[in-house]
Amino acid sequence: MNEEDIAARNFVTTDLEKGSVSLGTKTLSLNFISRIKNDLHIEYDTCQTALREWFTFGSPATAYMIVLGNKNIELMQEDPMTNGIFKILPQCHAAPHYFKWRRPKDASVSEIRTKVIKLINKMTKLLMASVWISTGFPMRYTELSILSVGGTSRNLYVDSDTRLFYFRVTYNKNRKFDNRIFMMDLPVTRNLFWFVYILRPFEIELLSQMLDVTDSSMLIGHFTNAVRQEIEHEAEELLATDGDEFNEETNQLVETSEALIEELRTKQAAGLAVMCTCIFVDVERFKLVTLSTFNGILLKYPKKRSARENMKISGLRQCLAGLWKDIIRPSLEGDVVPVRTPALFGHSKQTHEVVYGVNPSRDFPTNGSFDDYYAYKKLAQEFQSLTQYTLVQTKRTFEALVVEPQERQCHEAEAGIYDLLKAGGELFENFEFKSSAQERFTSAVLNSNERLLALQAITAFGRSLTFILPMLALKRKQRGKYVHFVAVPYESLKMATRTKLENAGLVVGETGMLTDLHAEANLSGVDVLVGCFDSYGDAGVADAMKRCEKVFSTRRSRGIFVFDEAHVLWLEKSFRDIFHSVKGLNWKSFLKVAFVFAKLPEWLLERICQERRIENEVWEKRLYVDAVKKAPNQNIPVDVENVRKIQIVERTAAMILNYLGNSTASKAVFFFGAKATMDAVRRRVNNHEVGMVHADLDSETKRSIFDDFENPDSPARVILGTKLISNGLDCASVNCVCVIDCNMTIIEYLQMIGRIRGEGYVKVMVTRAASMRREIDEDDPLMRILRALPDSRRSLGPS
DNA sequence: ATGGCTCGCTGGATAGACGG
DNA sequence: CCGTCTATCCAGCGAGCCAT
Repeated sequence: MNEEDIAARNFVTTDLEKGSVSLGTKTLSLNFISRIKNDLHIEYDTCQTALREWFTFGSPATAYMIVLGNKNIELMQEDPMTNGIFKILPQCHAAPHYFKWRRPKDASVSEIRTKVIKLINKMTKLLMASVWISTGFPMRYTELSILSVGGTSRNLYVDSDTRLFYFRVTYNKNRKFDNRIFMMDLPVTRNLFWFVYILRPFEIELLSQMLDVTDSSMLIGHFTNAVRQEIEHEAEELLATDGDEFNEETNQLVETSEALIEELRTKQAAGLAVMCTCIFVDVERFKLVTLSTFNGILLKYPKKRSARENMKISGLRQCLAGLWKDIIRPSLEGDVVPVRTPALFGHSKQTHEVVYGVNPSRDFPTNGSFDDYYAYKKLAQEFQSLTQYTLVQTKRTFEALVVEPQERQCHEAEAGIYDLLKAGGELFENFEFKSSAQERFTSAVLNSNERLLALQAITAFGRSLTFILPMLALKRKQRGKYVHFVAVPYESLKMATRTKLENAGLVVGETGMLTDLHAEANLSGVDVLVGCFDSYGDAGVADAMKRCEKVFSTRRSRGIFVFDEAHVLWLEKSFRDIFHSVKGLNWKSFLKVAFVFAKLPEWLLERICQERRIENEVWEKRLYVDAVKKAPNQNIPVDVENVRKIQIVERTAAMILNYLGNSTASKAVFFFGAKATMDAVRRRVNNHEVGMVHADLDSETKRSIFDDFENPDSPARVILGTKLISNGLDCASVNCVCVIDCNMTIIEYLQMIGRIRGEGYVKVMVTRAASMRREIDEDDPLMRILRALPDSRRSLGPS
């Protein structure tokens, strides 16, 4: 290599201050890698969840926990002669988690099959990138693409200590450094495990027809290419030596290859063999995932466009070498690293010196003669701990990422995931978690080292299950040991929560019982106490809570304390001072303190915790899970109109008729501030397509009107009501909400427009200037939340 | 340091998806 | 329905890599 060549190369430069390395204009840091990892992980998770529309199956986390991560299942001895990962851990263990069609007839719908195959293909690529980047020592593309779980070249292994997957890569480009170890981290292992053990058998089943028929095409494709090169090579030689025309017809090689291809065509099992051998198969096109596809994925991460560095495989490899040299190695303890790190990249000494500016013996002095397995493992763990999956919280938006709970020392479990699933099974037939975020949070409530747990999630997420299941599981495992507490903001929610808990099979009491005369006797069988926030501030209750041990028998201890809809603690504090009294409890003594809410950034949560005097040591051991991938209803257009009072009835009636005339299947909700207006409108549009509820009706009649409206087949398409009906109405096809001259708080407004689940629009008609009570002043942090919403939402009400 | 051989990048072509 | 955008494929080449 001459001087000019060297000068022309892009060298990696290091910025120690920022902890990053640069290649030309592109910058790589550990934080950047962790963002990529995180985003890939979330995307995979999203796809996995999307599949649940058609299937039931065990999620990666559950399946891993119960099968591969379960140390009660012994791994078979590694035997160099037996190939196939399923010899080490038989596939049958995963069978209970296999895919099942929700509606078996879907299996024959080709649109659904196409969608599913696309999703699977996407996941294949995401997983590929995850695997590649998580090890810290990225493979060459060729090495990655041929990773396999079976056959003579199988290179997936399980570390029996950590129960994590790793790859041993021998690649003939560089025989000198064979058997490099690539250790996956936990999230990647989970996903890969699920992919190989649960998704793959399903893929094979889904594609069985194609595997039977067009079966060997992917092998043939590969083979043909390889052979064609040989042929061309030979043809050239022939031409060079004696000038004969190269005749494909009579050529020996062509003959052999065609015979082989023919053989593959007839051999039905070839496609199956590939599916059982290779991991990264493009099931849409029946071939291995190509390099450009893979680079395409790398270029799309992190998700956030402005944060991308547009690095491809080679740039990343180069930068990673720089990171190891200047950032990671110095952070390792001692002066030596256990292995010659550059070896992990599969390069020679010389290449590093020249191209990467790394001198292995100078920059990575080793302490051992040979690179050994444990050393590789240690380095991979070091890298992974430096690029953890972390919460990336942007200041102004709710754009959110799921926190991957870090691995911690296990403490003794009161109950485990089995118990959660069992509890779920008692409540619902074929119970399974709706999302992995739900599953993760729920198991954290039951069993993790965190003391304070916070969950931000939308209404349909299944938030209440995240604490009901752990309560149930604890009740089964430790009967009578724990008393749990649930605090909710409103009286109506209290009743609803009571019902939910009772239906789940828990014995429920109210906080008021704590101050009863015969509290001790009454409370003996109670599992959980429900009360409004302010009831915990009541002097008598607060006192009783403080001497819990006296009120309850000494055998019982404090279980989970749940703040449901915790954002209200902040939103309403300015006008309900009594909330301030919910404090001064000995929070440390609870098994867990859990906050669940629709919207509450972590910094606000912190302030709430300070106000409730939640001890620092509890706060420090916290887990904040943000399952809101997108602020709900963010893109819904809002139209605010000032209308003269005298016109309002007529305008509203016209709007209803217009709506009924224009749309066919969707539904609309009209909220009225005054019952008189509603009645007047009702008189104008009194037909079977319009329903109406008001406070005078008894609850049964109300329910039946709701049910009628929620039923997609019924003619009822518009419902009129006061703002009270915003609780309890849940209909997926609502696409229009009209708010007619209502006095409302921001919370009520959000609740009303929350009726729209997907696309839709909001119309607000007002007659007075002060249509929204100004309970929240401009300096209130709530306004900062609202400012993150689109303008139309903020400028609600006349300015 | 040199030369040969691969790997991975490039950019145009094409098919397919998307959105108005 | 059509133009636009996006993903993928393909072929060719230059940089990267390795052996000597």
